[in-house]
Amino acid sequence: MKQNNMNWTIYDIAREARVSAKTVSRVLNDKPGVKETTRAKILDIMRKVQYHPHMGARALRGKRQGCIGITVPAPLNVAPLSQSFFIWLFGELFRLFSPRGEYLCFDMNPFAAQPKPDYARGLWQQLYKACIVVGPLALEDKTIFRIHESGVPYVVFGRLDGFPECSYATVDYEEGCYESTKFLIKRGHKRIAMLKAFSGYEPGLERRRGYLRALEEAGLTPDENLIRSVTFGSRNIANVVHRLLAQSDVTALLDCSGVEDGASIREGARRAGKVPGKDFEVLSWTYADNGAVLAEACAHMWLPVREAASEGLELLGEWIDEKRAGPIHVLYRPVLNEKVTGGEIPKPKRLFDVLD
Amino acid sequence: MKQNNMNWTIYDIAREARVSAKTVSRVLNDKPGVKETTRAKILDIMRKVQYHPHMGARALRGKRQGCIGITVPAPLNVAPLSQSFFIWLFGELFRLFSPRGEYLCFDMNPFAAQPKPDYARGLWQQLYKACIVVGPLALEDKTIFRIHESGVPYVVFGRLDGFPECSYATVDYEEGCYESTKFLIKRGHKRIAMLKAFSGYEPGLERRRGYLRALEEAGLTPDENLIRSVTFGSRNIANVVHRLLAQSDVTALLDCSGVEDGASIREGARRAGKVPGKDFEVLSWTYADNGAVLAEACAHMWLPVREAASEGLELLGEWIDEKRAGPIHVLYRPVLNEKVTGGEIPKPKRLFDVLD
DNA sequence: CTGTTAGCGCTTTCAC
DNA sequence: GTGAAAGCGCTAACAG
Repeated sequence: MKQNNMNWTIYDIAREARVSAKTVSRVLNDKPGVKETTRAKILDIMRKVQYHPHMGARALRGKRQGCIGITVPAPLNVAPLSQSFFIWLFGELFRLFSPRGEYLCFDMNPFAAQPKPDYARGLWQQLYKACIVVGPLALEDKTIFRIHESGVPYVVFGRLDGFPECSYATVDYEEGCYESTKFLIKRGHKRIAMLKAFSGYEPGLERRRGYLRALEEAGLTPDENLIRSVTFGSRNIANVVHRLLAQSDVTALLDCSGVEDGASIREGARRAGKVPGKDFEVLSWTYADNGAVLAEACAHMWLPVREAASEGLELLGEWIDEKRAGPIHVLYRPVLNEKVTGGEIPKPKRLFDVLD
Repeated sequence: MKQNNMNWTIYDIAREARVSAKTVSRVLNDKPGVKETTRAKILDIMRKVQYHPHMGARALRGKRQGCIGITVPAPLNVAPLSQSFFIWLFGELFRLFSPRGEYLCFDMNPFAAQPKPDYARGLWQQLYKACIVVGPLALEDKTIFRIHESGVPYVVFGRLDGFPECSYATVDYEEGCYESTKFLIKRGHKRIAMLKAFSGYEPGLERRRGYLRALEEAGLTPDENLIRSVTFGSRNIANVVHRLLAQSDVTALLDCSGVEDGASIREGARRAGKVPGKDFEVLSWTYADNGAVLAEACAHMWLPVREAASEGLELLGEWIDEKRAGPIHVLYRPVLNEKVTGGEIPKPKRLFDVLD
């Protein structure tokens, strides 16, 4: 008999059980057409020798083998996913995929020491049987098309213009910006400055569009100088706010950067000699329900990104199981909260970290 | 010509380049024996069609393919790895393995919905080319032997009695307990109670042994009643401390539970009508350099677990690259800190969470 | 109910 | 320098 510590193959099992390899394969895959006694005998041997099928061989022959790949399409300095979001995501993945006995595979490569990052390597190498794309897509992203065409179940926590078929679970940033701007217009503001992040990425574009659409509807002329891209550094935000308030007749600040950094906005205002909530109004975006970025803000827009992602993952599981077909289309609407409830400002569980 | 969005094989590449598959394979693996012009032509085609080798096929034929597996040998209620440790570990893995373009594969399965947990599934299925075992090994653990025998590079953040060949990167808990106990004996204590966690696991055993050795050397008779197992729940710790202090003549408490929960110790003492640092002395273990679990403690023992793990990962990388051979033996000595420096007590970055 | 055969994409002899 | 052929462990198609 073969040594126990060797790797057994279905042929070894077959020889041992005096059946053919195909029968062993049938047992392995829970397929019908095997006598119960034969099945029991084979299962017994498998247990005894601690047999495990070779994943590579399976992937080679059949399809739909492998791990669930988790990948990030943007470098971490563009979308500095926070620890708390990361932990949240891991928890969700665990909750959903642990009972199914899946492997989660993180690609460590994309943005390190690579000239041309390919964030879906694992898919081309047929290591993944499904793929979760975490974060904003670059405007010129082509990879997502290839992922889509590969036919593998996948979901993106973001969208791409001109690719509505894409499988996504995200929040409607355009809608968010449109509603935010409209809200400020309704309060009488005509010079509304916008802080937006993710320049060069789809979410940045969506925000811009929503903002412009609201202005146009109200018959206001947009001023490019009022649209400012910020990065995830608090000094940067303070600087941008400072310049914005110092040199113009801005009466409202729409902070849809998603940085959730109220202190920096306040600091920028202070340098410009203005006080938020008094000299100008602020509407800030937050990723936490009922979270307030700035107590002085006249309203907060809640972007239920986590909630959308959670539903997307759920649906991905069903797609993998072929209980439903792809692609996934989960698009949550942002929610405007005019007042902060309670005395204490709930500290938002950030989606992104501020880099300093 | 083959469609671009199909999966190309080396044969397709070979046909295109008018060479044999073997030549393509040689180029793919950076092997010598190919004319420079041929090599360039092949690389060019590969780039053009976005060729990626099939991981399964490679794993099937050659050896040493696949991801780096991360696995946890103990259920999370035994070793509730904290978020901060988890983030730390992920950061380390990223730092080390990202530049190498590795995949990190987390087995989500072991302790969910499985009758007999097999925390190294991925290894038997030949999905992993290396394996990191995070956490304490159960005393009856057999899996670790199989991992060792498989010849795959691996490292355990823990050890196992009677298996010194095991590849590990950890801290000497026995030494830590021995030195801790000796320290308390030197201060005149004769009735030293010990709080220890991980009962049924190797680290628990090591602690017990170190404690008993120190008592024996000092000619003190051990009292089984003074050795108490605690779990990672704060109520549990308070209860155990309460009972320990209420019913005996204990003058010193050696808290090598690793729970880093000073508040619960204080609470237990309060219930017994005693004050730590006054009615009895405490020596507490911590996983943070210069971290203090309890301000009233007469000393802290720092267990440099993270530091050992970090070095272990580094060496694992070299083992994978065959720049060194296995197994890895990294054993850090704990460090006794008599005084807490600075006025503020640094909050330890916990290794384990307290479950409540 | 069970077995035979071929082939997935790659690497490894060994030959030229 | 290069290629032909075999085979890694598994499964799908087709026989019986």
